[in-house]
Amino acid sequence: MTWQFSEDRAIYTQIAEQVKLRIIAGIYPVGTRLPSVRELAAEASVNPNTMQRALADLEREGLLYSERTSGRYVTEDCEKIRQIRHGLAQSVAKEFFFRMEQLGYTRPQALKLAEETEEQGNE
Amino acid sequence: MTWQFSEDRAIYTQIAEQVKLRIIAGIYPVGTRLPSVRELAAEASVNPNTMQRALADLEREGLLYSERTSGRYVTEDCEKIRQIRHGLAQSVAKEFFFRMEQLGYTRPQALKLAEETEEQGNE
DNA sequence: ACTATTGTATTATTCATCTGGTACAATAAT
DNA sequence: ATTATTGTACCAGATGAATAATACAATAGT
Repeated sequence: MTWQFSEDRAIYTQIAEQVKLRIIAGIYPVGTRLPSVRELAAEASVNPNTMQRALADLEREGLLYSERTSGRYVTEDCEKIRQIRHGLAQSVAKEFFFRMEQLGYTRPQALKLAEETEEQGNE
Repeated sequence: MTWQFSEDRAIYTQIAEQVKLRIIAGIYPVGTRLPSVRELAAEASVNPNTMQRALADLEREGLLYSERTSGRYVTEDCEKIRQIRHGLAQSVAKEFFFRMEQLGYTRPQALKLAEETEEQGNE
């Protein structure tokens, strides 16, 4: 499992984002145990405190829960995961239109450009 | 002219981004003079140094140039502005697909959801 | 009972960002 | 010539992010 960070945002927010995506994508399946904070931190070449902070955020959101000494687990609430997935997709779509409109594209123009982009660059 | 910043990224990067958008949108038209660093800083409730840093970035990118004492101007290179606009639009479209694929949507599914989102929420 | 592993808390340090204040050089306006 | 405004540079301080190094409580495994 690879971890990549950009430098323009706090790392712990990027970690939280990526872990959330892995849960949604099923890479960390429902109900399963995550690697320990220390393992994940080593994997991401990050301080355990930073990893801890990111995971605590997801816990607050209800996507994770931790059992004191056995480890940290993905929620078993499939419906919650579905909702978050759908909510994120909506946000992504809305942000797409918002940004395109900022650039002076109408919504139909934005869609047209997206379709063209879809056909071409698949790298 | 209003300025809004989120707290998850450095302010000067957000300023650079917003000024770039204003140039592309024609709010700061080609060749015109910008308000002074101090004016813009006051307008955005930001330290002049922060504004200066953001504008210096755009200068490095060739979107602005400054005449020592008369002020700072938008480039007259319309073609450059067009290119940047188009490049940004491409980036936005690619990022849209990238994020949707991370959420487990295929490209056609992503487009479908975008079309639905387009019809509905226009707030 | 003992040990190792778990999440968690604490403290100190480094670093970039941002602010605030000041200063300087160049020149347009007077 | 003088003045005001321009971009620009510099420095000190405050804040938050991230690292580093520990330490502790709880419990599963032995």
